Amino acid sequence: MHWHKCETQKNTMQPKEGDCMLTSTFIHLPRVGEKTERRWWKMGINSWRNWLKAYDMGWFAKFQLRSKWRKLIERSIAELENGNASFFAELLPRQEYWRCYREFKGRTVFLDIETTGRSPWDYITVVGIYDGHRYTPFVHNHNLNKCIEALHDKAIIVTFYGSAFDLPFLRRSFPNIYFPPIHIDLCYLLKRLGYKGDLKAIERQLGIRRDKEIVGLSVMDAVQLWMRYKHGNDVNALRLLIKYNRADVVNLKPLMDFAYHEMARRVRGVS
DNA sequence: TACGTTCTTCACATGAGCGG
DNA sequence: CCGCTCATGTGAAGAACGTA
Repeated sequence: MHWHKCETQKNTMQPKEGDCMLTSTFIHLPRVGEKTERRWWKMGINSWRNWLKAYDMGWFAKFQLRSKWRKLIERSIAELENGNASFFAELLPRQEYWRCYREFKGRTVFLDIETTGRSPWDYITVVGIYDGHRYTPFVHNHNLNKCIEALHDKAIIVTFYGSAFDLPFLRRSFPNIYFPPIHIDLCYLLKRLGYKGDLKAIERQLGIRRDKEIVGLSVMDAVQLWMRYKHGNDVNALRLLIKYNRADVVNLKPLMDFAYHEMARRVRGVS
């Protein structure tokens, strides 16, 4: 019962703030759900390697599934090392994809699109992609289809309401587009944390600021900007539209960071 | 071994809400 | 306003665990 103290410095047994959620995740094992996972955490089993140690000490001797679990945990360690996000995408329930965020942060993209509207005949005007360091706009009739390459080899894609809007729209425009295996839709993640409303409303609630130039810009204004560029050759309108899109995309990152920590806190229980 | 309990999983229906 | 998803709730089934 004291082996866990060798592994971690403190006697707090549950995964701590700052721990990586994915490597302390067990709900991707068969017949392991929220309850079982939490029970293991309480016993001090707060990482895959910890679990294997417990296994070697005969901790799970009475469980029929122990060898299946062991294989999957060893596999999890290997697949994470190989950066195989699909492995986790297949085994984790969708609403738990957020757990992968920290481990795959280096291969995460934030995405938001602008269109001429929401009807079937409307089309994409701008795809904005932010990789955590650099923002890149892809513009209709310029470099729009290059956005496909920007997604190549990424592990996680983060959007706001993208599962209902951005991704279906993109797939309609580019039937062969590749999407990273793990899609985190902040709209639903934040709603579980009690934050609902559109992106701008949530930004305000969390104190995320926008540039003066675009702070008053509404969605309809964004559609208008494209029209001013397309039919009036107004390059400044396009510039402003891109600036608007940039704000949308870049702000997804602090929101994701926030949601990750809040979800981690919640899932560990109030301790 | 036998039986009761706990937990996960699946299916289905309902309702909600945000995207331009 | 429409379309598209996801969350939530309920219930049932069954696997696995605990207990005696």
